[in-house]
Amino acid sequence: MPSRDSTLTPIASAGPTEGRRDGSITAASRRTSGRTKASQMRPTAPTLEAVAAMAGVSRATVSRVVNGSPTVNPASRDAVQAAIAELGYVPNRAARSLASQQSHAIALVVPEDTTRFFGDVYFASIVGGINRRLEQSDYLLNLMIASKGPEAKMLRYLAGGVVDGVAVVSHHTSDVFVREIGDMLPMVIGGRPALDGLSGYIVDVDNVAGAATATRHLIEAGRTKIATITGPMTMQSGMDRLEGWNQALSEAGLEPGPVVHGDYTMLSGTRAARELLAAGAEFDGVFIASDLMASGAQPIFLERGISVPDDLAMVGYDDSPSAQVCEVPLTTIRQPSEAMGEEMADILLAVLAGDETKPRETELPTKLVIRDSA
Amino acid sequence: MPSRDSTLTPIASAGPTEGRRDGSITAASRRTSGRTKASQMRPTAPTLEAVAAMAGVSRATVSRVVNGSPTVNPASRDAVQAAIAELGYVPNRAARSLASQQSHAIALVVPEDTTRFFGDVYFASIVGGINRRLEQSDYLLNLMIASKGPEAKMLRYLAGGVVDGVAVVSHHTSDVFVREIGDMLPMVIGGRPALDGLSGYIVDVDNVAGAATATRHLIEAGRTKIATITGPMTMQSGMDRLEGWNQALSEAGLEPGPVVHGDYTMLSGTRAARELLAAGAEFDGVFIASDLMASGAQPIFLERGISVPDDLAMVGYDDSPSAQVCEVPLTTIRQPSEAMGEEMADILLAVLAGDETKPRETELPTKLVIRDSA
DNA sequence: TTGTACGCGTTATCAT
DNA sequence: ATGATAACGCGTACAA
Repeated sequence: MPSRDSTLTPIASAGPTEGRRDGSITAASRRTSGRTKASQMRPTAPTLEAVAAMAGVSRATVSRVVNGSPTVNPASRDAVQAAIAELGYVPNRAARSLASQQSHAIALVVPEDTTRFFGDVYFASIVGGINRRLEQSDYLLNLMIASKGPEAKMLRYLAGGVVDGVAVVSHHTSDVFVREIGDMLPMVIGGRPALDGLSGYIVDVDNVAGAATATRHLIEAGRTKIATITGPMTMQSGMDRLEGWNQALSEAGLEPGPVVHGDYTMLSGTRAARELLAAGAEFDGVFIASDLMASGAQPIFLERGISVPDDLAMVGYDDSPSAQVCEVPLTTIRQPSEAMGEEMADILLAVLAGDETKPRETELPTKLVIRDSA
Repeated sequence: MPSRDSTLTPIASAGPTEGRRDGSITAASRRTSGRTKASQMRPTAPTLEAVAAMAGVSRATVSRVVNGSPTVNPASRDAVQAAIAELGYVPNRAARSLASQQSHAIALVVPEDTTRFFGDVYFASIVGGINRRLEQSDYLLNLMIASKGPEAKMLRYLAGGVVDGVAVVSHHTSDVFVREIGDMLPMVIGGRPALDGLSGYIVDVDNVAGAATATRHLIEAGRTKIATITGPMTMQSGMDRLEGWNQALSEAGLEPGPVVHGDYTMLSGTRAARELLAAGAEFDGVFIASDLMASGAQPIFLERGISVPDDLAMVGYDDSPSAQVCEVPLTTIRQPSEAMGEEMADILLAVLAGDETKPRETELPTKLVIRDSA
């Protein structure tokens, strides 16, 4: 240990105490003089070395304490912990990553427009859930918004070992690059994607059961001629909700009522309502696959003098804010988006911890929220 | 170069070609056998070594090419670039960070509740702006939501060198820990915080000018008795908007009308309107420091038979969605939130690049949006 | 239980 | 212009 002291001076003793392969002092000089402007003059953070020196043990022992190894003498453990507290030691992330081949970070990939992503409470809750779990671990969340075009760049990023795993949230996860991510890293997807055969975990709400519940509610209210306005048939959720409606009806031995397709938007709900009425078929109940569509449809019914829920009982889906601002507040199905986020994080964390027992697909239950429309 | 081949086999040639300090093969064996479960079986990413071997140059040269050093022979450059493309080489982030003492990541710190953060378009635009700039650099964005309580943990994270800089966005940045961040890392804050004396850059909208513009619009419409409903006097923006109202009036040689304080919420707007009317003072124009308050106030005026804008001209602030759903759509002041995000990122990037010339405070201009209320 | 020493993949210095 | 080689701070076989 040449030319460097190893006194216990808190900060200044960050130098090596052993193990150097020569006696040069170049590193020390670089550290104190040639820093880049950005970090210039900031005191050097204490390292394992410093802690080891202060505690009078080797780096290895400090490392063991930091990582909670069971094979450490309580006495040394205490000494080390004291030193850590004293110095305010924080493990260097980069060094740790490099040595352990893990970044301890996970990416939140959003193949969606920024404003759309942030404007949607659905995403908010999911991210909230993910975040809640992650902040209890020591994983970091990297936000990666896959705006237009250069997703190749993102793939390169991910390939660089920036993260250990990926969480994908989107309404329309048909993007092919999601498959590439899944082949590269542990991945969990929120909401079943349109693609199949991709290697990743899927967390989804049970759309079939939700829609069935909604429809059953109409049935229990004594409705017998039950129509539906569906979501897009290009989306899994759209198909599942139609399926649920069908199931509930056949369970009850009822004939399926008229079916009109929409695309989840308010406008499509308005059009669908007109179409239903124009078709002339009778119906006293309707399951509408999104609250937005329901809020588009309701005014049409009302202005034709059809009273809700007396003449027509309506049940929506999503429990979105629009459900409450309708003239007749909507009975609807609430999705557990926050729980979904938590589940996604849990799965990822488990997989990263080497636990391979999580099911590839998880379906979360939905809940009926009763208001005035049915 | 013992016991390893250095053929040009794309992936398999990732082994060392020189520079090893002994002839052992332990590392290689560890890499291929004892990996942790999580990354098990994933092919080892190509390293600088591999590229160097394939291109027939040293690691140093490859590094120079990767980092765009001007002092490289075009011939070698081409060879290296070919090898990089061939191997699909991506620099290892951790190793780079460790060697360069920079993480090439910046943290987005949000001292705000998750749902509130995501529910607010204001934040959405800011993040959108930040993201837009960042995705053009090779910096990563780490989302750190400072939920309730343990902000100490976040500070420790940041101290660990996870990021090179921090962007803070919040409505009420009075949190003390923001100061600690600023003392630790380059920091830029969106929206002037209530605290002062903290070391960081500030990007804000020019609230004074915005309010003055709003008020001037009322004056130009011929109003002479102009009241105001203010924001909270504990917030900088609240004080600034009051100041702007004052300025415009004195410029025009008008007497200040009645002043009632609110707190930006709709409810406080409702109360303020009642208070204004109860006070009995006359006014034919009113500047209201937030659209939410304005939408709370407008119904009060209308139900008293005061017509807007004929009897009373109203101007709000924020251009929030609520401005458009009012019975009489609000003329208001739009804030450039997206530009704000971009500016924040630009500043951070500049500072991290060693550019110290950015002003400590930047004020962005606002814009008058004319609708029906004035 | 503890310490030694090597390697993780880069960057950067210093000769050449 | 290029190549050796020492760090960067930590994890971890292996030895003791």
